[in-house]
Amino acid sequence: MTAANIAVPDTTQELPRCRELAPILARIGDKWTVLVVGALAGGPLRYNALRRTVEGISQRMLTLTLKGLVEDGLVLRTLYPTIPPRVDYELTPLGRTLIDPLVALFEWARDHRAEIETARAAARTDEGAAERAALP
Amino acid sequence: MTAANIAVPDTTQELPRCRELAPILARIGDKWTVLVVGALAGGPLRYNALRRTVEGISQRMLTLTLKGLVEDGLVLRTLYPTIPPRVDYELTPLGRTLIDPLVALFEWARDHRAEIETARAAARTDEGAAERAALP
DNA sequence: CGGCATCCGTATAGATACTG
DNA sequence: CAGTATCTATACGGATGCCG
Repeated sequence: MTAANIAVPDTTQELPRCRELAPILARIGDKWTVLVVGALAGGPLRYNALRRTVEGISQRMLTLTLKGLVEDGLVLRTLYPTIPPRVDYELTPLGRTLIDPLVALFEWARDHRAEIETARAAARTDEGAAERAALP
Repeated sequence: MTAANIAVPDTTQELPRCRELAPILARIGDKWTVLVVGALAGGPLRYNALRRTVEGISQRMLTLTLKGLVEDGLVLRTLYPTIPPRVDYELTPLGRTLIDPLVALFEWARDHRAEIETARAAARTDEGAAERAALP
């Protein structure tokens, strides 16, 4: 319990300040953004290649997600005016800096997925699984 | 440029696989969850203390966010049946493991906020800021 | 091939009022 | 103090169809 206080030094004061960071966290925390950036982590991909890689994303969401990422300077869009047209998407240097934190988050999710799903299931069957009543 | 490819080893194959992790990422990527976990990183807080710390969150969203976190075993809810009632929220050991990745993401957002906002502004004034047309 | 536009159902989020 | 309940507005997200 005390360890928690020690383990988090000035984070306590910094994390709550991230209200101004909320828009940015909202984007990268977006359901699809993570997957798209992950797909692009390996290198440039074309539009339909992305659709196949992310698999499950609708055309609309892929387009919107990419547009947002391009606007934010995280993804570079390259148009080859050939016939048929070809569009490559790749991470910009800025976009690549996002890979590491994202991987950390990804690994966290992977490492603790079982625990979370166990807790989630327990919460549904037994009301008050992660709750506690302090008796006087 | 080549360094980027080297820096991302098998991530290329793992990140796209996180479709099954999407629900978990969706929770922690949630607009309020990050802020609530951040607020709790410093130690236990009561309901209204959380409301003040997160500031901007509605009562409804705080309640829903906390309920979700409790269900997922990331937050422990302790009820003191006093009058007036008192409820403490604190991170569980599992919840505390989330702090580090979250801080990494927070620091990324903080370090690159300016670049993103610059790119975002540039994209609005100049159409095609982060785009490129490959001429044949 | 790589989109954008449209429609439409649903999920989400805020404000408000009320309760134990 | 710590919620719950209800209503409403809007944003999100999918399916479809058309265009360069």
